[in-house]
Amino acid sequence: MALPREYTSEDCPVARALEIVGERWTLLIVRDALYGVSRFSDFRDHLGIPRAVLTDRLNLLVENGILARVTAASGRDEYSLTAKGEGLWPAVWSLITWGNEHYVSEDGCRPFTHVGCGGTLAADGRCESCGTRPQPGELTLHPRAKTSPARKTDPVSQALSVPHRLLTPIARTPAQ
Amino acid sequence: MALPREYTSEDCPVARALEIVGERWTLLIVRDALYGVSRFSDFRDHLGIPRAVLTDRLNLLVENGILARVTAASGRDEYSLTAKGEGLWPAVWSLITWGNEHYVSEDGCRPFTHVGCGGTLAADGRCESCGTRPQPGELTLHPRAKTSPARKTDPVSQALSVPHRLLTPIARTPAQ
DNA sequence: TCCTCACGGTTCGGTGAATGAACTTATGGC
DNA sequence: GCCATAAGTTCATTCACCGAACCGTGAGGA
Repeated sequence: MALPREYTSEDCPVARALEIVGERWTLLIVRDALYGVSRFSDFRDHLGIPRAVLTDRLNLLVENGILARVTAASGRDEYSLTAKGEGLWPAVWSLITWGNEHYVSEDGCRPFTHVGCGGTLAADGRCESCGTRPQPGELTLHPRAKTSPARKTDPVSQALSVPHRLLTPIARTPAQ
Repeated sequence: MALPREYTSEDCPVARALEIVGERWTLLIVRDALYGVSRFSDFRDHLGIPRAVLTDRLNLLVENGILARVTAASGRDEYSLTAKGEGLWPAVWSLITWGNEHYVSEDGCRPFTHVGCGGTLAADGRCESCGTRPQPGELTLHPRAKTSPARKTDPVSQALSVPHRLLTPIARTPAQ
């Protein structure tokens, strides 16, 4: 029962995309993968997703060519985005901008900057400084301006509390 | 039980957005609303969604200010996108381009053109001709180049089998 | 007036998925 | 060997989705 339920309008690209990425949790996993998360426990601790569901979703994403499963030197499996998976960045960015506009306060937004020139990423996905559309790997995610009171303590939240370049692995050193 | 289940990372704009549009069917309803669908039966016939689920999702979208429910002259309720709802167009467009790239054949793609100048909409959401980023209401959706064999017979599919400007109501004349 | 139909729901039983907790296996360090 | 961790798997409960049947209202026709 690996395949998710299908939408009937199979000729519509939105429906086709949502058959995979519309499943609960999958787009958040892709988002974390864009942030550089690659290990099972990091996805789990950061998202708070049940283990069985995470297993199912990772398999789904690997089967559909969005994530690639590779066995790291440590012997543990790691998951990284394929080119097809990185192609979801515009969709994720659209949701980031929409969510920021309607649900996040002004000083709660986390800016993205273009690694090449330092410009801020505008809502249309272009660098305000140089005008190009950076790939996700060319972007740095910054912490929000106002430090929020309650901080999560999982490794991913720790790694994202300082400027972090997308698609680069998060630090594996345990906190504290 | 109107509210959908919440994702834990409430400080993330993607998670906040997905709490609403990440629910099954909701983004397809928004897509249809962008196409100009406004009536319960049209959503139902075009999407093949169960009535109870459609009722639930329409209420959810109205409560969250994405759709507005208005009683038409006929006495029937109609649903139209708010400005906040139209703000989801970039996300829908991102999924259209991603879905087209990976799941739709070259001649199966339906082009969007800019009403003002007639230019085709590029993957980055800009008009290839004039370079602007048209709002959804300034776009026309065209049928695919190759006529597909099996056509659906519901009013929405009929209306979209010819060029149709987004956000304009679909024809209410019954087919046949 | 009565009948019928279409539309927009609501209700209900059956089914499958999500959830959290407990259990299993494999790996590495001491 | 012993312990800790990582990555699953299994399981009972809960919950959402599904399809079908059932309501309530308004329009149109005989």
